[in-house]
Amino acid sequence: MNLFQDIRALVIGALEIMQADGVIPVGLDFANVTVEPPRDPAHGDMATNAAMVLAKPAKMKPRDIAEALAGHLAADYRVDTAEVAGPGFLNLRLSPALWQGLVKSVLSSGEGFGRSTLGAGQRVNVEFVSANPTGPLHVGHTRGAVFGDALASLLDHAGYDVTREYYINDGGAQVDVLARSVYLRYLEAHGQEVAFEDGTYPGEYLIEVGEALRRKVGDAYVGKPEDVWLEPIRDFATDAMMGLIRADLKSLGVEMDVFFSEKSLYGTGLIEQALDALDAKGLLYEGVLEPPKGKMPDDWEPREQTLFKSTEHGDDVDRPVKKSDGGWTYFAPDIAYHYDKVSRGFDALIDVFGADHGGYVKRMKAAVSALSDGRVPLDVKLCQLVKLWKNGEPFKMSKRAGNFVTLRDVVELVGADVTRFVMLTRKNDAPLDFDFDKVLEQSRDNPVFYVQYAHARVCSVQRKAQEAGIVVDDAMLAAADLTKLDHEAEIAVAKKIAEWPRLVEIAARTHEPHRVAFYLFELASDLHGLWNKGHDDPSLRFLQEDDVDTSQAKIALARAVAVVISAGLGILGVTPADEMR
RNA sequence: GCACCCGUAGCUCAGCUGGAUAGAGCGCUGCCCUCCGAAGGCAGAGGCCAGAGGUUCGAAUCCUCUCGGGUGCGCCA
Repeated sequence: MNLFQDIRALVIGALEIMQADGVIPVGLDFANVTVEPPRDPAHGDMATNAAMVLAKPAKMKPRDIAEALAGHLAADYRVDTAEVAGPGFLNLRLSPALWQGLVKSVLSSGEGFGRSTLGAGQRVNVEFVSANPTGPLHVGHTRGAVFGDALASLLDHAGYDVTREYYINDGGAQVDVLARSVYLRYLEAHGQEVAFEDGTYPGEYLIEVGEALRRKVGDAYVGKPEDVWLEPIRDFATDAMMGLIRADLKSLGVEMDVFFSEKSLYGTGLIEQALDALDAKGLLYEGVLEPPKGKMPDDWEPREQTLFKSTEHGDDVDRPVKKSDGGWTYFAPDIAYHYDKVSRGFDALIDVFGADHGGYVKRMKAAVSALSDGRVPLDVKLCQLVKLWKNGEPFKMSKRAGNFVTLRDVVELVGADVTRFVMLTRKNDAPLDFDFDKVLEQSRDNPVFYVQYAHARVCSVQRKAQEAGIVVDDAMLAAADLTKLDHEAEIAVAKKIAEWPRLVEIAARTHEPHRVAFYLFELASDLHGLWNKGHDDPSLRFLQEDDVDTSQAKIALARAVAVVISAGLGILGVTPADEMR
């Protein structure tokens, strides 16, 4: 149920009648006709731009169209008044019964209210985190994890068939470094003194991996050359790191559907297949790249390489897929991986990267465009840095990993719910300040608390109502006499609730889950506002003594707010609180 | 040098496929509350939406250029 869609359908229907009657010409395109909430509530409940959009193609004055349209709309039972305003807006005031009915429908459909069929079951792959399997997840990954997971839930809510996916970079040189680092810890576990030189990972999290390896293989690798142990230790260490990462994700409540291994692309012909596909389109050639302008690398020399003609798909320069020694560049398996995703039949792909990977966006889009013949869109969402603060100063140290703050550190300090919500209080492409003190503060300044508190307040009202012997289950509330919800302040809250389905669609279309967090804050604000009005005007309190019917109607409204908050928090992956303690 | 992201109130940030007089929180000013409907409430001041052009009935939003900040730029993933 989306009231804005309903009313838009009403507007389009009226326009069609006007065409049939010869009031406006036939053949007009109604695609740009919108029905949206006006910025200023004084303008009514909904406004349509129909007259302005159609004036030019219809060769008519906006006001003439608007007035004719107003006549049709005002005749509908849902519309109280339709007024022409400004340059040709048509402002609609809707009947209280409509808003009251909305509350009822929220209570009958529960958290299904706001679900959308926008996605029409299209299959979307959301790839996120995809951290190298060389250590625990850090704060930067945390933001990507929360963002990707919330985006996935949001798309699911909007009617898409979503797959959450993690690409394990277990095929490159960095897992060799991991293996060497673990080997050092392994030697240490045998009592040897070791030195961690540049290019190895000194983090203490590898100590237990070294120990585990010793328990597994004893001294089999001690004093042996690298070609004996590199591969088995690499596998052992990668498994251990992925175990760590899975546990990190679990502590945040993130559950992947697919873990895709880069290594699985090697030696299976998959990379070759993907590149053959490009070759078949004439997009591969042997060539020499120009050196980058402005900043010349010290050791630059022209080399012939196999290049992907990504410029034909919007990139700035063509990109190498083979190194001068004949091996694949990192880009080649990435191409193969995305080719695999396309082959698996997804209708759309989303990659969530850190902002430092911004330079790879164009080439990845070019690859997907080329491999899918432009059929499958790839959207790349970049997550900006997170700055941590504690006691008024930057927070950098971690006892666990030494040089970076881990996901676990954050979750242990403030909890998964707070972590998730706060990570979504900023647009993904804006830097985020995460202040450990502020996010735990119980005040209006803290959106996490404020939204949770609104939900808890509703629960508290329900508890008090029950103590007073009033039945407050959703079925009873939906059947209550909602015409008693007639105060302007109450209707205003219902109107805010009505925006929820529309917001879900906008957020899903733009791939911006932060919009959900901001909406929830506004909705919570409205509920708190209504609550505060009850302070001065007892007739606005949710519990009306000795008046069960009115109490039920008012609690129905409160409960509808709680349902939407709960649904919204569900998308963000945050558990709603029943009480604040 | 090039590409991408960002520039909105003193501060931190929202702003819907382009819509009417650009919003919120903090801070500031004034009033109320301090009767457990607690973890405050109400009201007010505060803006050339970085700047200049362009498209449009209509631009913070789209296009071009300039300025300022961030990120990245063959054989590392």
